[in-house]
Amino acid sequence: MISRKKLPRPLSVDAMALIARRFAVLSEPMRLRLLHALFAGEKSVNELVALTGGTQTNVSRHLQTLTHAHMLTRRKEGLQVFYAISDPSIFQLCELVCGSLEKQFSRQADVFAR
Amino acid sequence: MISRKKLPRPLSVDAMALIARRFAVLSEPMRLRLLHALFAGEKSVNELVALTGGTQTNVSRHLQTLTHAHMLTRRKEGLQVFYAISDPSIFQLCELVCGSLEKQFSRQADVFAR
DNA sequence: GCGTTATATGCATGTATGCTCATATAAACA
DNA sequence: TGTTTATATGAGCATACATGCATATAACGC
Repeated sequence: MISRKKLPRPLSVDAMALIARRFAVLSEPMRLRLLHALFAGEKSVNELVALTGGTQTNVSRHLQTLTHAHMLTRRKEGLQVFYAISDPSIFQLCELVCGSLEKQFSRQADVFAR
Repeated sequence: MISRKKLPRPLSVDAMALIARRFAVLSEPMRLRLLHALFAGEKSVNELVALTGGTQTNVSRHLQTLTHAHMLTRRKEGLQVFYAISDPSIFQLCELVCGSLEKQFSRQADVFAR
């Protein structure tokens, strides 16, 4: 009797906890900066430290978090370790959020423009 | 092999902090349960309390968070307050994450199936 | 072996945030 | 007015987590 039109899928409480966990991984500015730096292709830890301005310790920790979440791949070559984006849906996620935020701000701008 | 439809936009550090903030709002299981309950249409706080099994205090707090993030609208009618999803991009966000998680799990299942 | 470089990690600390209890507000009604 | 119902909020507590320092590991050159 529940009438849903084009419904998303039925989601269990457990499934939603997993989804929440994935969003949490994306909810730290430094991790987003790292992903953004990796948009152009794989980079070593040192390169990422330079690009993001973070400390080596912190960058390394966040890279670990992203890798455990299966968003990055890790490739060791000599002394260096290269990370790359492994889940292309991340691009779409960020695009969606960016678009949504832009709409929100343009609406707010409209209010001021009246 | 790489099919990139669109280049990601250039993102400032500030913009990424905003995006991170939005992901953070979506990173709590109870908030996702509330959004999920609202997929079918607007509901009062009491209905949401019943549907999610949370306490009234907690549900109210999370509804406030979602509303401040411009994801929900709030409509007061008599004693009741009705909330509804105001940003349809939330559906797509959850679909994307679900799809990505499904892929990840099916890959892991393949490993066990060998 | 030794030293150097690149990356990872144990520990400590501060901060953010989710949760609950109790209470406050607000609207309807007698 | 006072009472009941629906929702919001202040205070306190607990936990999660981001960060930095120091140190550990690992691979390379000598």
